[in-house]
Amino acid sequence: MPELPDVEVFRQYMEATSLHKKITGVEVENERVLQDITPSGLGQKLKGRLFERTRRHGKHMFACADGEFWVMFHFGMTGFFKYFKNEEDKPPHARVLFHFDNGFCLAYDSQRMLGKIRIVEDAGDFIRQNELGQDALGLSWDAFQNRMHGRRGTVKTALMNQSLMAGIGNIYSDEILFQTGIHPKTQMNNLNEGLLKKMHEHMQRVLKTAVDKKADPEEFPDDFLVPHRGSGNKCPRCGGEIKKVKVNNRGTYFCPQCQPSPHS
DNA sequence: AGTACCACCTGACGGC
DNA sequence: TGCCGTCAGGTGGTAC
Repeated sequence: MPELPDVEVFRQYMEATSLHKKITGVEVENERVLQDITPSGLGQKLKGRLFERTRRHGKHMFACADGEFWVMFHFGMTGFFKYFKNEEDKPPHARVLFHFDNGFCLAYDSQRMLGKIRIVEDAGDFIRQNELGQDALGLSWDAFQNRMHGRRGTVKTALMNQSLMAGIGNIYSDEILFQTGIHPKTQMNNLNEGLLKKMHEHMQRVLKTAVDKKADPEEFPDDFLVPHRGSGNKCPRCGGEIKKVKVNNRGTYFCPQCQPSPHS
């Protein structure tokens, strides 16, 4: 689930539920999701502290504990948060639980455990060390053009490259290409500046819309691909059939009529 | 600089 | 019913 819009919604959710409450303990149900820290180490670091603010960069989010250090959350393909009180509301694959003094608890759920939690001293250092590009949401045209210009390879690969800009994944790259009317296998060096500019505009609109709609596809505008993303489904623009191809080994959906092949 | 493929994991689904 | 391959919105490493 988690690309930039989803992670932004998780961040807002954590802000709304889990700030300024004393952490009474941390329960680790599977330490595979912890990076560079043990379950007891995480508990010792956080016990008695408060999460006081959050930030997000691309698909990563950070929660600051007492202004001292940050907890980094990455959600992999299946991660999310759930704030709850009663045991029956605990999500099915809760891996780490942050207990608060009001009796509530924030669960980090990760079915496939491809996500990670770690302690970092400084979020900015983490972003630099991991060579993440600027956040895609609100990225200026100049910065976008600067990073994309002169690339080879396919457009979709470039959009998903986290070192060029951070936050776009498999689903939203398909949406941006659909909105722009570009075939996902188009080579970067076949894009003129006008198309690149259009792609940037659609990217901003898609991301902003998705965040506004809480990343819920059911709330997306009628002409978005995401709710119709599946082979055999109908294109929301032309009614044609949505096709599936592989780009860099990732399932990629597009409309052959609205996104004509670069070779024809 | 790019791409292909594997690995890390669990679980849902369709075919036989 | 059970087994098996395939696929799923993540990233990282390696070989070409």
